[in-house]
Amino acid sequence: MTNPARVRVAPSPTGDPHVGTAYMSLFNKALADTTGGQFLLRIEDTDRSRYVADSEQQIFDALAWLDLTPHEGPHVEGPVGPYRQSERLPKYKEAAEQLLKEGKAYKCFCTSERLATLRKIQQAEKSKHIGYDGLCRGLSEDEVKAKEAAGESFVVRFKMPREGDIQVEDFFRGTLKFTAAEQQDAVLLKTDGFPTYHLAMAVDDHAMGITHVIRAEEWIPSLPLHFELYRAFGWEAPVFAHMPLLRNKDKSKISKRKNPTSLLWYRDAGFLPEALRNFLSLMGFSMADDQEIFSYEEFLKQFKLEKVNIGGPIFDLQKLHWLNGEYIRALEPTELEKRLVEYVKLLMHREKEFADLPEEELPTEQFLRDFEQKRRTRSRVLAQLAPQMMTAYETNPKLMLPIIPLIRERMHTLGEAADYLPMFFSDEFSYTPDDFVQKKCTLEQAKTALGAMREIVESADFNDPEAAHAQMDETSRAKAEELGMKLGPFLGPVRMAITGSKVSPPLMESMLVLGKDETLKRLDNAIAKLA
RNA sequence: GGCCCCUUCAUCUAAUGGUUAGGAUACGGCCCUUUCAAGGCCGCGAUACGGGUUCGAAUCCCGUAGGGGUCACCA
Repeated sequence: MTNPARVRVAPSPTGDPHVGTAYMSLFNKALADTTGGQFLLRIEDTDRSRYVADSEQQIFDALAWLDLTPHEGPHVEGPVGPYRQSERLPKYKEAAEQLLKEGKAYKCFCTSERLATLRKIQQAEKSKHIGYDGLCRGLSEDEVKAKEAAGESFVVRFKMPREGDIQVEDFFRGTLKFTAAEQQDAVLLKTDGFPTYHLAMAVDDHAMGITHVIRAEEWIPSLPLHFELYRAFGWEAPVFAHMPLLRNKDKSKISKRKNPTSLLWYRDAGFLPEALRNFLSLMGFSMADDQEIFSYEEFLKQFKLEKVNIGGPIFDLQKLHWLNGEYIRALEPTELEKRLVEYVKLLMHREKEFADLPEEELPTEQFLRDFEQKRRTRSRVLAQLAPQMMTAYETNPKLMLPIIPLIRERMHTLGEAADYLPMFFSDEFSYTPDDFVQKKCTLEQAKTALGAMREIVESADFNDPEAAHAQMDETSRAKAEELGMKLGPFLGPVRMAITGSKVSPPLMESMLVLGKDETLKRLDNAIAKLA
């Protein structure tokens, strides 16, 4: 049996909650949950210039939305807090002083101007080693004192070993070998007294009892630094497991311009959290029996860190789209009703956010481009419909449920409800007579069909929906045949009259949901329009 | 460019040295059908390349190529 793992995710509150944070959270939490350990959230807010005020709350909400709530964190009381680095400053200062005292770090008075110039020269010379040249590493005690006395500001840099190799184990890759001489003396403490990520991470992971650092591959280059930092403090290093990076379609690291990265985007587009979570677990992991749709609990039954596939997976929105549709269809109608109502409320009063994107800002990838355009239109439709829909729903709570079975197998995202929902709440259609002329249906035939359908509806008993459906279906077929038409073309104008569109949920069912009066009204409206 | 990582269908992936290289998405076709879907069936489609090791390699080793990450007082 494995020992309980204490793991963490450590995002910085610099913007929208990132899909990569969710991805890392999922695998970290899975390790904690399969070993009886804990998954912590630590906020890495040591960069004051990039700090975004409500970002932290967003991160927490997004994780909760995905049901990946941490066991400990700023919002969940835990034994090793605070879980916000800005509240742990003395610990970092103390750690830096310890290294300073032991001669494992040094004060560096180089200005950012000198550093910039240095970098420029190195680049111009095509120098192999680009980075800090270690100038202040050789400063004598007196020189340091003099500079301090003169009020020169300084950073604290770590003395990296300069000879030999630095070998570090990666859980997936085995031993990773780095040349010490190529490493640089990283900054541990900035001029403003805040630690850099490197120092804070080591201090906190140690203090918080972190056993496994499961993080993205992009951290591998700083692995030797982190390892040496642990060594300098005399602490046992955690297990490092570098997960692959989520990728854009062109295989580059997932980025805003090429792929939605904000978890808020997925929520706003109407993806279900459990579907997104499921999809994310498919990135680098697969179930033994080829199962692709599974709950978190099922995932845990098979989860093993060593089963993770390390090749960088491309985030395929199209597959998520399919998976989300599967989840929507698997929902109980009452549950889907609930989600839909919540979703519509979420969009309410937000029309302005969903204005069309100018051509040049649209993503270039075809599927995403189309989806994003439609998504904005749909969001606007629902946002506008929301007030009257909610009023109608609150007046008559039984309104929504019968609609669900008609629309759910046509949806892949909650947002796609916008394509089918409006007709149930409004009969103000913008059709023209031309819209009634369709394939294999002339204007005259359309008029006749509408009139015929009016009679059919009139004589149906809507109080017995099943019988009414059967009867309307039967008589429609008979009437169509009598008119020498196929059923499809015969129903075309009727569909336009009832739904205002050539594409809609099944007609008879829709009419039954609308009720006899409304159905007749709509038929009359259409007949009047064509007169 | 230096360093490091990665490499099975277009995409996500399976295959503990022996499989007709399997599944899913997407795509194409057929069926179902009241439009659109959903669903069912069928099809298309991969071990990057070159050397080894081995009776036998997608699998182990070496090289090449390609892709990616990273080179901040950001994380």
